Amino acid sequence: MAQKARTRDKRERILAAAVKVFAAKGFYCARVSEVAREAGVADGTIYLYFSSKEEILRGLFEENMRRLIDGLTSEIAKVSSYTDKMTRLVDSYCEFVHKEPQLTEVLTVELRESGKFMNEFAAPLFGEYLRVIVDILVAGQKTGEFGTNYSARTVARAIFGALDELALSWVMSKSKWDLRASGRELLGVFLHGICS
Amino acid sequence: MAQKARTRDKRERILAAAVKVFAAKGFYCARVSEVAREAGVADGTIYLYFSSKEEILRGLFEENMRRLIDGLTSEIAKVSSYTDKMTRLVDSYCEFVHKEPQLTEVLTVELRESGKFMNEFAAPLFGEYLRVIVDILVAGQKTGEFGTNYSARTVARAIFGALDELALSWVMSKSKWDLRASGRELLGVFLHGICS
Amino acid sequence: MAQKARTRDKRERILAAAVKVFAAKGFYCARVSEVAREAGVADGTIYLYFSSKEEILRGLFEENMRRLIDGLTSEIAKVSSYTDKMTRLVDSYCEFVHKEPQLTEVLTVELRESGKFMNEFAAPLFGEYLRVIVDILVAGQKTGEFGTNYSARTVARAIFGALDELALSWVMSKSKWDLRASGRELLGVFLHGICS
Amino acid sequence: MAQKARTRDKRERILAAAVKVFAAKGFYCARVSEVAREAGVADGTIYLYFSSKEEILRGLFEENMRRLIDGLTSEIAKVSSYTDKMTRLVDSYCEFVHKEPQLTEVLTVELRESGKFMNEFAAPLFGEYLRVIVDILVAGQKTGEFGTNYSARTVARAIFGALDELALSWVMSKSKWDLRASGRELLGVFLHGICS
DNA sequence: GATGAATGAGGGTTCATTCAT
DNA sequence: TATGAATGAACCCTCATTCAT
Repeated sequence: MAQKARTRDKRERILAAAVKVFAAKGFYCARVSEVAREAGVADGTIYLYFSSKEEILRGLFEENMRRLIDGLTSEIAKVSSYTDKMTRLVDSYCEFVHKEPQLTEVLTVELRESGKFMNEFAAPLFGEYLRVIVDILVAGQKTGEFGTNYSARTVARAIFGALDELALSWVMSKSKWDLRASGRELLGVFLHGICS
Repeated sequence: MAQKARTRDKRERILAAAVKVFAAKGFYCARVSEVAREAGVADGTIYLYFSSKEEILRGLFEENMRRLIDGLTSEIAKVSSYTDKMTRLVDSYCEFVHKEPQLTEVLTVELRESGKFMNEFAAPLFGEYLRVIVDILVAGQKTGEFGTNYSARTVARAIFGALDELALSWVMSKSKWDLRASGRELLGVFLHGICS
Repeated sequence: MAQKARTRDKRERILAAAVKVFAAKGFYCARVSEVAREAGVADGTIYLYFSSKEEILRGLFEENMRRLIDGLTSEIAKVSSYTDKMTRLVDSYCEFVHKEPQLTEVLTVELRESGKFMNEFAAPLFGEYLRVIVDILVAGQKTGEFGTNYSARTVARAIFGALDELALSWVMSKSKWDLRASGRELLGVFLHGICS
Repeated sequence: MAQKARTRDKRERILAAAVKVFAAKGFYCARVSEVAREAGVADGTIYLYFSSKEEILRGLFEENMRRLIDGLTSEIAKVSSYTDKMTRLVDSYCEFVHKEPQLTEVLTVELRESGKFMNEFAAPLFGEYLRVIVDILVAGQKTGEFGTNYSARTVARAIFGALDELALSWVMSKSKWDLRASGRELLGVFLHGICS
């Protein structure tokens, strides 16, 4: 029991260290031994928990995307109007980004590069995330809350892209402006457009 | 003169080869010797035109972002209304993506990862690109064409992010749907919102 | 006593496991943890009985060469003519090989490679084995049973080499032919030559 | 042309270096960088000529076994009686061993261990070598020069084993006795037996 | 300028060995 | 005694870069 806790703990420590190091250097420039040092374990210990460097990234994606998606899902369940759901989604995401900027950096930056070697892995998780947005839009269209003169899928991608860019520019910039406010602003544009 | 043309030609061939190889494998997984083979030159020749592998990426960004920005700028100059300018921008960008999917893949994917080691370089170009959008928005706000209840900078980023994501999903997907139409749809949402 | 028996038992199990694993993979490609798994003990337990991987091989040689030499010695003691002694020697050896092909593989193959790092250890045992043959030859030469126009030492080595090769080719081949018969044939050649 | 000569030369230098290092340490304990240093090339250069460490051993076997077999074959062609052919074979082999003790050590020691990972490769060459002996014996049996009361294949293996052991003990021992004489003695035993 | 053989620093990974439990 | 998670030194191989031709 204590054993299992220790083991779990060490795996978590490695993942947390990987987030820091990958965020700082990028996956390819990060050294496994740096992750080990950051985690406070020996180089070899990494390989008791992950079969390769790539597998660390995979594990990191899997666990955190799951956490993110589950968080968003449970948040949007708390309200019933689809506009409110979208608001909750944006707010939650901004909060996530605000709380874990390094993780955000890894998820947004490496998810793209990863397309090269782990798309078949990342795709389902990304698809699940996207579906959360799509589902809100589709349901909102059905109730008449949202218009039907656009493809929910395309708009969901646009919203995802806009949020993604917003998040990335926030975590990369030194001066931390009000992310939540920008999220709300962004949402307002998507809901009502920019035309006066 | 012929000499210079030849030289210019070889540099272009290397850049074109780099686009293909970087798009296929990603910058880090791409081998310089693959780029050389694709360009039909010897490995060493690469270093007569670029001082390092990284420099190839830099050159690739520089020339193509310049081309893209100049293209967009001249396009939007052809119309006067800001809504029209936005339309031209989106159309032009979609056309660019459609014509050069591999280049798009490199520009969108590597631009992010590159933040780790060439941000100080990529930032100005990216800023310039963003400014094109910001300028339209700000000018549109001034003339009253667009509302003022949002930050032009934030929305510009949102539009960039949405377009970026749209482009990426298009170049990565096998089945090539109508990109121009999606761009127009996306623009419609930004202009008028999704609320019914 | 029961304690000692248990301890002895575990040591034996490790050695037996090592024979299987070393035979299958070779000493260098064999993993200590594989030996441990095969023996049904923990990795660390190995080191309660052997100070290193090399020491396992040493122990394996020592005990089994001793067993082999003692077996051969007691067999050849049962007859008095030196030709008979040679026959017994060959028969016994073939029987040993037949009964323990994996052990044979380890003894014949690794004994050579081992020359690199444990010759000073393996040499005495090998010398003792060789002496058994030499002694028969020398004694047979003294009684006139064997000719004296050759060096007993050289011939002993030749016989050893021939038997060794015979054994190795038998254990390595899939189809198991009649080893005993080949041994007898080999002996016949050594006794009477191949000239008609 | 000069290029090819240089290339060939470098490959040869690496193989020669490998012989020295493998002989001294054994294949598994030998370091690729030691081979490189001994050959006077950079570590990476090795991999321009061989795809892996194992491939060096393969190349080493292939070229030298070929040389050995061809040498033996041409030697035995010079005489017509089969007893003479056997004599030439033994003499030639002893000469080979005498001239290249380190190579002999590698060929005899590693050929065995190699059975673990490259038997399918080494087998044909070994088989060819064995066939040279078998062919002499069979032909000698047909002409009546040799008796027929034994299997040529078994005796060929015995002779190979005896020679192999003789060679190995000679190269491993510090005091270099008369190898040629021992070879002749060994041959005498095989031809006429040890019985008085 | 052009070549491509050569370089050698560097890193992901393995695995014999240890030691806290 | 026994365990097996943890260690970390060591090594094969890669590949961006150089330079003699």
